[in-house]
Amino acid sequence: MSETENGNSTLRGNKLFGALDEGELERLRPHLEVVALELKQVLYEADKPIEYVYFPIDSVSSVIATMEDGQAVEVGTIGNEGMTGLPVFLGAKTAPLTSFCQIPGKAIRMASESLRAEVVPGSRLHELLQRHTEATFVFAAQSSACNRLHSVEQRAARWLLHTHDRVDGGEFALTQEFLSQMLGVRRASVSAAAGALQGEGLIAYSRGNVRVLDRAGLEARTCECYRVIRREFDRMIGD
Amino acid sequence: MSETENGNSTLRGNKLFGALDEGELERLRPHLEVVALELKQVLYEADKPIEYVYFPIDSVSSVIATMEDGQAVEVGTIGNEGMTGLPVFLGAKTAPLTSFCQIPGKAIRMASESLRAEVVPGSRLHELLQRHTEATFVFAAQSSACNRLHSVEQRAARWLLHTHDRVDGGEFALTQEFLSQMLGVRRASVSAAAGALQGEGLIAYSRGNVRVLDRAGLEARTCECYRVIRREFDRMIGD
DNA sequence: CCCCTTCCGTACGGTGACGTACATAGAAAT
DNA sequence: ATTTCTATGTACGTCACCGTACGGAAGGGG
Repeated sequence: MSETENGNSTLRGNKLFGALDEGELERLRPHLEVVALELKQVLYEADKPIEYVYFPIDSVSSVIATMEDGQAVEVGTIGNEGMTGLPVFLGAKTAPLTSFCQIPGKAIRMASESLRAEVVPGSRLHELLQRHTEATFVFAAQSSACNRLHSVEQRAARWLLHTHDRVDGGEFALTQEFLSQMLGVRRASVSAAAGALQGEGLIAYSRGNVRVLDRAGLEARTCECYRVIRREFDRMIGD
Repeated sequence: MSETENGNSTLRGNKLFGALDEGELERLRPHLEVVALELKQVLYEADKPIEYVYFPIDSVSSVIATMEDGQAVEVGTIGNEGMTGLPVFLGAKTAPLTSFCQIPGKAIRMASESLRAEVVPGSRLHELLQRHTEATFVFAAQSSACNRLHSVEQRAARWLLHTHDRVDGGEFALTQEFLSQMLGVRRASVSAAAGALQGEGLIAYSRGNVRVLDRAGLEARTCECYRVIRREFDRMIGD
């Protein structure tokens, strides 16, 4: 990646860096590198060392819990509001769960040791990462309840909204097969849910591409869990 | 609570304090108070300030996500291996979720400001709480997947095992009604699941009291999620 | 151009859990 | 002892989602 892409305006594409003052950003800059993440690129595998943390710019990453029989369910997503590799921030050397890139794009990469050495208690980024840790926990907690109580269609709408919040243009690559794995349901169930949402003109999709047509309509169709999580993430940077 | 109950042997009943050296424990002691928590005593309410954090000794607390219609699902439990009020550790002043006491007993209480002032980066307790934060996240994440993929009976068995790990004597108060709320299912579903487990001689219960008769048998009946979570919590103190 | 792969629609029987409701039995209260 | 309350057993119809399977349609590569 060339040095020109390492400019402040690019770095500030991640909201955490966007909230830093010039001095702190300059201080960290030597430790940062903008990289491109490819679809389904694995960032961490369970129980393996975490070499880098990533601050997404226009990419989105997923954290998934994998069962012994291979079944997997998404338990968290990280976009330009956060950082992947939170366990490093919490002092761990290995990842507890698997992570991979869900929407390809750019991200800011930082070595785990640099994060530990440079992002010291008292710094603004340290404080932001603490808030981000809490927001990520709330995401997992609310999703847990949501998985228990709400329908496939509501959860699918929620997933689409979370992703829509993090990409430009309101359109992104997504197959029903992929979404079914994220939600932990059959593809056929996603087909039914997506068909219903499309039938109401809320989304349009074809051959692995989705476009959100009516955000407000989608929000009306999903459960309150979207609002709860969204509010928590907004609060993270806001105050 | 009398001063005699504030002795080191009592304090070390919480594993976090049990892992501290004498010096650090002495330093913190003036800020600690042993209190009794009653069944269903509310510790935190969503969006309200957190005044104290609690380090359970022989009590167990639950964190629950509550929906607008009043439905609630447990998203985390904390026993003598941890601390309630993690958001304080992460810099928040208000609780994102509701917490209450699930198994009555003793806990060490500490004012939120004391935690912030005394548990400084670099201290042993600070490091332990970082690990605990990660373990709590893994708990929520694995539960999320578990809620999606596993049966009521498996989840009920997991809940019983988690609680059994944290109480003395292998017996504790628990009604089917209460467990059904924790799991987010009908009481009738719990009745069926519990009846099956009792029929196989794994547990015995009667009028709000449960006794675990066959731990190994229960572990064989639950899903892998129990082992994953248990391992994460063991690792927290171990290394 | 045709093949082949990917992606999506749909169907069918099966089932676990749902909402609801009622009955019983032990414990507590009077 | 009788009543009252709480905890548990159980039943019935309903439904969302499951596992599986097959066919069609859209694109990509040869």
